[in-house]
Formats: sequence, structure tokens, C-alpha cells
Amino acid sequence: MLAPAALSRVFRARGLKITPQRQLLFTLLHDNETHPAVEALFAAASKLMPGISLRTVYQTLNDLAAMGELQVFHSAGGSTRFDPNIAEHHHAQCDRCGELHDVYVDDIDRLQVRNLDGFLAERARIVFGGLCAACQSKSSKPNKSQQAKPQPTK
Amino acid sequence: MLAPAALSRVFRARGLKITPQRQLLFTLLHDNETHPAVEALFAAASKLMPGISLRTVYQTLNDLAAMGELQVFHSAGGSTRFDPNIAEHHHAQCDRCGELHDVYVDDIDRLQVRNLDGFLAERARIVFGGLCAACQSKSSKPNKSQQAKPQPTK
DNA sequence: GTTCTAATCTGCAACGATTGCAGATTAGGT
DNA sequence: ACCTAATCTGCAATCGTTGCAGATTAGAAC
Repeated sequence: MLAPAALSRVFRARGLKITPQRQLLFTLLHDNETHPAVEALFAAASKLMPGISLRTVYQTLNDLAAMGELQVFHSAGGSTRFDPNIAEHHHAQCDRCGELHDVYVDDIDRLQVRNLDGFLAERARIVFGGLCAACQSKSSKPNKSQQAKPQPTK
Repeated sequence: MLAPAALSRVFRARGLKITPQRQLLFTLLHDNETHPAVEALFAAASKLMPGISLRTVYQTLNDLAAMGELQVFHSAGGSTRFDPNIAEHHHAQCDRCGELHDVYVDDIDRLQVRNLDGFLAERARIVFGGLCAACQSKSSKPNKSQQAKPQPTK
């Protein structure tokens, strides 16, 4: 995502207004590597600007995503995460804590893909599953997992 | 996913009952390559067994997923798709029609991943984006897309 | 600085997907 | 045929997200 100042220029150029709410969200997102969910952003924004509407947060995120300034990440449990890193990169998601982590992968186009069957692949998104460094240390005792597999009803 | 008969054995072995509803869903899912959503399965099931409850479809899908007999695929718009193919494979999703397509990728472990930062990657899921064969032919005129990018409110 | 208007914000109602619950039904062991 | 735990059904409730309408405001024009 562009820096707040540059983003403001882009918005103005499109006839969009620079409101305090938008500026706040720009700064909260810029260089943010936590892949925040809407609620997390709303909480952070609310601290700095009490009264900001959840609706506005959704609106702004949608706008930024539509402009290609934000990547959207849909994961288990219907949770949506936003990623201001729009360089070509991929993700590693921890099975235990659900945290997302940016990773970079080389030579993706060298992959041999079978059964494409006429599909014209332009992009690839890779999500690695496993355990993050933190969860490996405090292994054994499970955390609040985003990928818990419930047993069939007994 | 196992064949209906084998699946029934697994269920029994776990003390789970084989109901007509479950059997129906087993057969509807077996060898199903359409990556159906819940609603689609419910519709198909309802034709063959009028009165089956949507709740039961959800229940059964969740159980199968928890048992590892089904892969769950979360994509844009909050849509959840189920994939009975549990062999190691990946997906190609059409930007225009949203259709999912199974693909197979070789030598994934040969990928060079940077910035893993202690993350222990055990699995990788790749989703290719692009245009499916069908949408390439009838190109130009857009279809109902699952990835439509709305303009910022004007 | 004042005026003006389209863009934006807010709060709330509405929506679609999914789950919790409780009572009726039933698979399958005895 | 009987019995009981497992299951099914229908409905209410929840969650994330969006539509709407009226109040507010950024920023262009004077």
C-alpha cells in the first residue's frame, strides 16, 4: 500500500475526499504486517478516534481493496484479513494460532502444473500451513486455534 | 473422499449411525468434482429426498470435514466450497465465473521460500487465478463474477 | 472567508451464511 | 419387539457484512 501522503494524492486525483477517518485508517494500515481483521482495525481506530463508525472502516477497506492498494485474505471461520503488502508475496498461516506471516517464493512460474485443461493461469497464491516459531516453542498445550477440528457430534 | 460403502464402515466403526440422509450425501459427494457449496448440495439432496433439512447438510459436511474426508475451500464473498478430492492437489479459480478446477503441481518442496522466519511449513495450498477455458472463449462480455471489484462509492 | 454541493459519515435495519437448541424420530444393538 | 443414544428437523440466534437515509463536511468556486 502507498504511504498515507501518496494515497491521499491518489484519492484526490480520483475526486475522492480526504477525511480524518480515512487518514487515520491509512496510517493504521501503512506498513502494518499483522494482517488485521476488520474488528482489529476498528478497535485500533476507535481508540484514536472514538465514535468512528464500523461502517466507515468497512467502506474504506473495500475502497482500498478495489483500488488494489490492499490484498484481501479469506481464511477459515469466515475471517477476512487485510494485507497492505501488495508486492508479490505469499503467506504462512499457523495451524495453532492462526497468525499470518508474509513469505516470498522464488521461481513460481517454474512450477509444473498438470490438469490445467485450458485454464490460463495468471497468478498464484500460496498459503503454507504449519506451526509458527512462537507456537513451536510453547508446543504441546494447544492455544485458541482458528483451525480447531471439532469432533462429530457425539 | 472414500466411497459411500467404505465411508459407512468408517462411520459405524466410530459409533456413528448410517442414516438415509448421510448415505444420500455420501453419494452426492463421491467423485463430485464441482466443488459444491452448501446450497448446491442442499438443492441436489432436496430433489432426491424432499424435506431433508439444510441443518443436516451442514452437520454432515462438518463431520466429514472434521474426519478429513473433505477439504474446505473458503473464497471471496464468504462462499464455502467442499472438495471430496483429498489427494494432494491444488486449485485454479476463474476470475470471471468463479469456478474451481483441480490441478496437480509437481515439486512443491523444491520451492525456495524466503522469510519463513522459523515457521515450520508442513503443507502448501496453491490457488491459481486466471480465466477458465470456457470464459476465455466467450471472452469480452463479463459474466456474474465472484471477484467483481466495485468502484469506490461515488 | 462564505457558499455550495457532492462525497462521506453514522446508525440502524436487513441480509446471507452458519450454528445452538429442544423436542420428535430412528438406527441398530440386545 | 424394545430401548436408548445418535440423529434429524425447524426455528431462533449469531456473526460478518451491506443497504439505506438523513446529518455532516471536504474542498472547489467565488
